[in-house]
Amino acid sequence: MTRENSTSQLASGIVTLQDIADRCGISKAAARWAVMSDDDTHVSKQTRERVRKVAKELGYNPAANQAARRLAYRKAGKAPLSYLIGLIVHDHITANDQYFNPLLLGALEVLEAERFGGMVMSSSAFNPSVPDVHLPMVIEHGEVDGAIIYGSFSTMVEQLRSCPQFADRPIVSLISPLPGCSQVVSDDYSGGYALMKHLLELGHRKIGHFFNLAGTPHQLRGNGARQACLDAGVNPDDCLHHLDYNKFCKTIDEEIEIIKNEKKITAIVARQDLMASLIYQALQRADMRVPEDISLVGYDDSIPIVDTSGNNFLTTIHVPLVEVGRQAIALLLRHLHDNTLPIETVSLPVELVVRKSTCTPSQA
Amino acid sequence: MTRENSTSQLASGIVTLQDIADRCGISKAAARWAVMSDDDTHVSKQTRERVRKVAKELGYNPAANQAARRLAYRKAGKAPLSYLIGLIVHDHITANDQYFNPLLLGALEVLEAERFGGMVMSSSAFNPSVPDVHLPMVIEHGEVDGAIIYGSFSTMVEQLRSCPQFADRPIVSLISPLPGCSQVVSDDYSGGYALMKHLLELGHRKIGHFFNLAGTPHQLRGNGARQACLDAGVNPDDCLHHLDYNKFCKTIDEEIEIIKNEKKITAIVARQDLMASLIYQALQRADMRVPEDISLVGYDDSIPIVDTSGNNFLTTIHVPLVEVGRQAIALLLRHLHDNTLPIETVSLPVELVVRKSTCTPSQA
DNA sequence: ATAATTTTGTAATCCGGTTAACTAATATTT
DNA sequence: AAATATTAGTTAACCGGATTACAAAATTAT
Repeated sequence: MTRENSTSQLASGIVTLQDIADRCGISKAAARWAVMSDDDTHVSKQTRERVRKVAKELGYNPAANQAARRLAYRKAGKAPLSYLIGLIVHDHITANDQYFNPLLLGALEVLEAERFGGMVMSSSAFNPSVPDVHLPMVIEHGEVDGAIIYGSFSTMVEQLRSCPQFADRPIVSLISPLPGCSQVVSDDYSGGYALMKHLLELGHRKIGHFFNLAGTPHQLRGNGARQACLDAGVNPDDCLHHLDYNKFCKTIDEEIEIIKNEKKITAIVARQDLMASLIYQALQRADMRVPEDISLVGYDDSIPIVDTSGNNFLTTIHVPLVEVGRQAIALLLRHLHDNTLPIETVSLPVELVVRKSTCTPSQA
Repeated sequence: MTRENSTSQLASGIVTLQDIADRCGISKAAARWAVMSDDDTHVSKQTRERVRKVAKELGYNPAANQAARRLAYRKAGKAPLSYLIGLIVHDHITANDQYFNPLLLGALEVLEAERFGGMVMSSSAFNPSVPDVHLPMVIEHGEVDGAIIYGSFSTMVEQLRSCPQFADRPIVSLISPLPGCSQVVSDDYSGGYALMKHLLELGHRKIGHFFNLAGTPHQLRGNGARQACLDAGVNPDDCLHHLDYNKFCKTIDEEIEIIKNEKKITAIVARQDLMASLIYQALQRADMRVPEDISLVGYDDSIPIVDTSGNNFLTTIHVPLVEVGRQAIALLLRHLHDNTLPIETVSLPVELVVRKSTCTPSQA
């Protein structure tokens, strides 16, 4: 009942459609229809079931022969899913960034849940200063189904689009928006709003902040903060004091000294928790207690800052980074499953986490 | 002078050997010999050069057609390089680990320099608690040329070895050794030695440390430290005091209180800079000045700890993490270029970085 | 000058999956 | 009952590169 050439099993260790066909006494094409397609009219129900059973027994894995599959698809001008996703990250960011790991973690989690193959990170995108930035081969040759970009330049998008093999594949940018891409961001406006609302409700009216720095996220936060002032009937220009301390570890103590002497500012809003940590240390050095002498608010909830009792005590805005990573992959997969899906922005809600670094201002 | 079917150029956007052959008026096989092999006798010098010129003009990229290549190679039981490397990382570690990013950075740097395609990270290795740990498809199916493992279990190696398609590929483990793999580590013994030598030379004779924790690196550091004592004529058992504080943010202040009251220990050696940072904060809370009241030493030089003047002031052992990442890829590539290369351990030298957190003990 | 050998190249087949084209039944329609 | 449509398959021809077997031309040997 079987064909004559039943060899391949040992040759490469890979089970092929021909192996299945041989075992079932049918043709390769029939075997394929039975195993690979659900709604085709090319094979009977009994045969389908029989063949699938054999396929399972033999351990046939359709993805195992990507090579043959890709080659065959080429004729039709199509490309099968590779189950690989490109991950493009700027090296500045990888070097010392608290966001990267949680983002990665979330992304990998969903990738795993969806039984996707993996993520290709490449070094090639890591030197945007070099004029001849070459993309990783796998990406350039379209051997990834799409890409996630974190913290890279917009030129990277153009470059991706200029690869004939990749051009029309979906791209999702994380945290910072990129032109012409779907994106997953956190709701910075609401973050700024919530944070300021909290401080205003506590009674603070002179608040030092680091919002007005370059970059969209901070502008959004600033806008949110101003709106919170307006909604509370407070003039934002009177209330918000931009602290122009810019370079870490250089004049922060002087900045704090001024605040201490002027006795006007009763709360400080840091740009990130990491910055809050540095500010906290400077405040300690200046003998200013948090929150008794001054309130301190972070942003991102990325690192713990412990107080005397060993507890994480920083009031901050929690940015759901792991969730951003998750949603980014989810969004990319949605694009893969439906290539008519338009560019989309997913903005994830942030959460005010009130801990012990904020209280009502001491001087009335 | 050309053949009849010169179609493919537009069909897929990929330049094939046939395209080149057509343009040169020769056969596909001749084109391949001309372009792909150097020492073969199947083609004349003139033809070779002519064909290569055309290939370059047309932009033929032999790696572009991985699919066809892999498929063809299968007949010979061989596999061409995919120019992809698997990166297997344990999720515990990715979640909050200062080592991961620099390691990644170094690895990607060399990958880029060697014009390798990229690195496949996958989620699949991220749940070792799950009994049915499945490896990423790309790795399982041998579509990576080798793998780098960081912080994973030894069962992962067994699992990799049990994939017929991957079994004999090289694996390099980072930082922590793994059985049967080449590895790139930092010289923990020397690190422990150098650090202790420094403290002993300053005059410290009662030193609190966190060495005796589980795991080879710390044992090595402890051994180095003990040897430094012996070489200085000091009894290590008298000198080294194991601090059994174990859980962060719970009893660290108590531990410090004891040290403060007993007035015996004059220096503390932390397990990592991160821990040193927590200890430093606890010391500040306990009104103990560093280094006047007590010296503090970190390990790994991974995070800055700033003093009142804003400078990174922690004396520590610099672990060349970026270099570990670089060397790991370099070692893996060596294995790929020479598959007779035996398993190898590369131990990178560490460096004592003396900053301001150590000085001679105050009480004589 | 002829045979033997090397150089230079062609033709054909395979890798494994996909798919169009075709055949032989069986089922349905008129 | 005959014509038509559907079902259940089979064959064969790709995809592009690797490789072996073979052929023609050029070189060398005898």
